[in-house]
Amino acid sequence: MSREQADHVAGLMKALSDPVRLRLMSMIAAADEVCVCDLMTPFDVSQPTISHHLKVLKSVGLVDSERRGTWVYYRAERAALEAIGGLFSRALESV
Amino acid sequence: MSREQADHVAGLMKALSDPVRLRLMSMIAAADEVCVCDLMTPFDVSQPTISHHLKVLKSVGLVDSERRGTWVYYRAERAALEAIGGLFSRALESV
DNA sequence: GGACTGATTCGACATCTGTCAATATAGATG
DNA sequence: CATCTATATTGACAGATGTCGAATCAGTCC
Repeated sequence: MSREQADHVAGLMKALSDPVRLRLMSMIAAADEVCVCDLMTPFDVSQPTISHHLKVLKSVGLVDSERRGTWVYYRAERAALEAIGGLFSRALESV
Repeated sequence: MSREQADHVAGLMKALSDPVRLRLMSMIAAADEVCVCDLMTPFDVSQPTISHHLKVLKSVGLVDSERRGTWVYYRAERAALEAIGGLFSRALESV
């Protein structure tokens, strides 16, 4: 694994290294799309904190968002998730 | 994904969220076992730092170590790596 | 336009993290 | 036992991170 690739993958891992973000990612990946309003109730943290975590996930390309009227909907970037999966299925050996 | 599971998986992600640790993990996973002495040369960080990172990987069960004489050898815990791979191949949906 | 709701951004703060130099430990070898 | 090499531990410190309250932005509806 090259230095550059390590930097990139480590960034993805870091984005998923927080329990709240991991559960957010899980919830988003489990559905086609999720409204932010539905992502707040299951957590004990404030609404700005959720927003912050979503921004982190988006900044590394794990999710994307779209505003429709008053609400904002988040979708999972399947390709990114599957890329990670493939990496670990090959046990991090190659690439 | 349950709260407890999120905590556990997030711990694994955090262990892999540093570029140095990720490359260490990659090097260890690519071989049967690796001597610590061979894990230091490719990096620009000090020996105690490598030791620290190896300890982190070990603390979450991603690697195991064994001392033989003067040298210490690290091995990858394949099961842990494959568990992560499976998680992402299912796109974090279930479990 | 004004009020209201949903979501993001800002500023601050306590905690965590990666790093190093210095020190300590484990084993081998003279 | 003294010394040397290979790892690990300790202590310290700058920088990053998660969190919140307050303020701000975006849209809707009257």
